[in-house]
Amino acid sequence: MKNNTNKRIGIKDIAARAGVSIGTVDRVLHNRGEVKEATRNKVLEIVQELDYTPNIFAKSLSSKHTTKLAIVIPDSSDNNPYWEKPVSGIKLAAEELTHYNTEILYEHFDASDRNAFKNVLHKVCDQNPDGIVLNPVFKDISLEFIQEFDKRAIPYVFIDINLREVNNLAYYGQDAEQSGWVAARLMEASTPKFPNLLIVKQSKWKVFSSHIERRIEGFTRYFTEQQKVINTTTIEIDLNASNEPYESLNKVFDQNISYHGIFVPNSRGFKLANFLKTKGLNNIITIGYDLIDSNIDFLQQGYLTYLISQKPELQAYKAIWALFDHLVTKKPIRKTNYSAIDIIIKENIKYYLENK
Amino acid sequence: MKNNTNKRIGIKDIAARAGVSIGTVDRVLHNRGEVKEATRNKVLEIVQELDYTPNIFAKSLSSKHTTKLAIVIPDSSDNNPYWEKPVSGIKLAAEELTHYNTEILYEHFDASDRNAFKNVLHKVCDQNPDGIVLNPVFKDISLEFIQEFDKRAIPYVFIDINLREVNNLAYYGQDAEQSGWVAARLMEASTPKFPNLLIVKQSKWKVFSSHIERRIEGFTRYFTEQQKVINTTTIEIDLNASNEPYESLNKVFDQNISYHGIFVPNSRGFKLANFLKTKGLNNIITIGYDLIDSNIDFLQQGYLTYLISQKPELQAYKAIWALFDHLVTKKPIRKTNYSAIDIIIKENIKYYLENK
DNA sequence: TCATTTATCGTGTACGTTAACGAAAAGCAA
DNA sequence: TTGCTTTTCGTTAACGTACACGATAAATGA
Repeated sequence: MKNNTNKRIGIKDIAARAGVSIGTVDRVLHNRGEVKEATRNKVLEIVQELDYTPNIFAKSLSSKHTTKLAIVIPDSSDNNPYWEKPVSGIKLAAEELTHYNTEILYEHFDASDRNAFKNVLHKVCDQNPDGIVLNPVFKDISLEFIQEFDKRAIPYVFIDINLREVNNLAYYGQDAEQSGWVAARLMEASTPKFPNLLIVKQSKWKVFSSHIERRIEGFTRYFTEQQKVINTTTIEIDLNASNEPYESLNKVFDQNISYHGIFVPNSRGFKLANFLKTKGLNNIITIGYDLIDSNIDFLQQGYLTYLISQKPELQAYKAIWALFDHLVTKKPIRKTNYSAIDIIIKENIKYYLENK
Repeated sequence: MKNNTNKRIGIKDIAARAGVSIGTVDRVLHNRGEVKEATRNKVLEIVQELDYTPNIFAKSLSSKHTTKLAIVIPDSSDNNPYWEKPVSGIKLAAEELTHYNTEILYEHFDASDRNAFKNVLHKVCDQNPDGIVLNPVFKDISLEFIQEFDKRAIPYVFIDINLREVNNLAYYGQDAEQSGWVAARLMEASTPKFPNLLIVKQSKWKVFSSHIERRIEGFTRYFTEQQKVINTTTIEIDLNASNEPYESLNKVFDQNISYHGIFVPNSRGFKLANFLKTKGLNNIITIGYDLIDSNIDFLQQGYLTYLISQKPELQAYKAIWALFDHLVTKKPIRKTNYSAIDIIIKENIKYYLENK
């Protein structure tokens, strides 16, 4: 933004316009008090009017304060490698931000362990960061700490899971229901009329799988709203167990129903695909989630037909930058940020991998 | 880079160590001459030893040199509004970069006029920019000017069209052939076996439509490589004419062939969709390119089934930042940057529009 | 009333770099 | 030697912001 002339405006322009010194403008901009309400308002008015944005080069040069941003997300495992992705986004952001006196504290925890989550949050609190990126898997514990964040006025950004009715700076993640809807749309286009469909759910993963339930809701809602008749079977399998879920799947496939399509509303589609491969079933339309390595592998082999991706590395990356923009450059941040629902097939996956 | 202590070293540290003033160090670092050979060597030696890297904040703050970046792309028209998109990316980048002494010269030309292209490039040369973003529609003319750029050591970045075997800093754009391949893949999934397919080409647009030809190549290559039998008709229509291409299309549709799918390998899918709408044909799978407003409109109405997008606003945005990073912050730049091939349907378009 | 506190504001220096300006040193001719 | 030019170098004022410090004015207390 420029004003009428071609010169960028700085605090000294504001000072001149407001008839005060740059010291006063600085106090107003940083809420450091010691300014009369009237002058404060006048300065703020002119800041608005001239659409002032600070020069972060000068700021970074001058300031000796390094802003600390904390990231709290689950660690990745062989059974759920999803969280590897955000880490690469974090690394990229961290690299870009070292220039700007910003330090990133990356903390992770076992996603099935409530205590681990609590401990990590305690640790983060002790480090007193300037901002927090959080994947709030356990709602009750999260809310507890959020109270503390609010008290200390530490901004926090959610990724992947959104909590309503709290004062988070932003949310970066998917619109779960709509992504299920998209999956159904693709399923319909690739299967015959009156198809037999199978939905493979994860059992024992109840606490934080609300967004997975919503994917399934979106999936089934599509067919009912479009008044398309389908035959759906839903099975629950412990996909996080380290042994392969062959027995459970065998039971389903032994019942002499030939499925036209299978929907796996979580990132463990590769487990199903592996089963299909051993069975030699490569003519079933399968839809899974997330570009993790094993999924990509089976997509390229043809045992997964579609993957729906939400660019998790971008989510973490954007979340960090949101905090930075809020804290340093004072840019306004949009609260709800749904990621694009990417449709990945064998033919376009290459480009998604290349764009980091 | 830090030295053994924890403090960043600057030119004043070098000056102290070399027993000279910072002015001298500066002259050495910038090859501004007026320094005795002996002292020059001593300074360079210490620069090496202390592993000095300049503070780009201070540099940018202090320097009164504004880097000029030129953008040369076709102008958009009602018949080809594609190039509106990059402009919004340019505007965003321009806004973000005004902070950093960077000025953006936006030059556009009539994409059907060789002379216009030449004139614009001449103009750009005269302005002697520090970097150039170019859509090299006319290969021969482009190569001519590229020689000049190379001679002047001006870095240039291509968008949307890539030229091989030249020394460009980077390329941001699609892999045209692969995007046609993706289109074919979608077409196959949504149409019956042995489908009747129609390809709607743009006539009289030959010189710079190599990437459109490559889309078609990719499209047809898919079916041959998969050994799928299709029946393809290709028609050429002047989609850039301001009158609607009804006559030509009528001729094709009067021949009593019922088409299952139509592929429009350019951004003018909306013209076809409009025809289908007046004819009341909404059961044909249609695949077009680019998220321009009229295409979005017909996608939502159901007369376009799939759109393939390449996020052109991101291309221009990234191209500009590549130049900035190269020139100012000295970051290494990756040369070839294919954009993701986005598959857009009615159900997920919302999220693409929201992400700028 | 005057002294003292308190609220409010301006000044000055620093951050690391650029570049103009002028000073000192060296070279050169007489 | 003197006077002059040329080479070589140091000093200093910016760039836009942060923040300590000191200054001023207003409010309070006696």
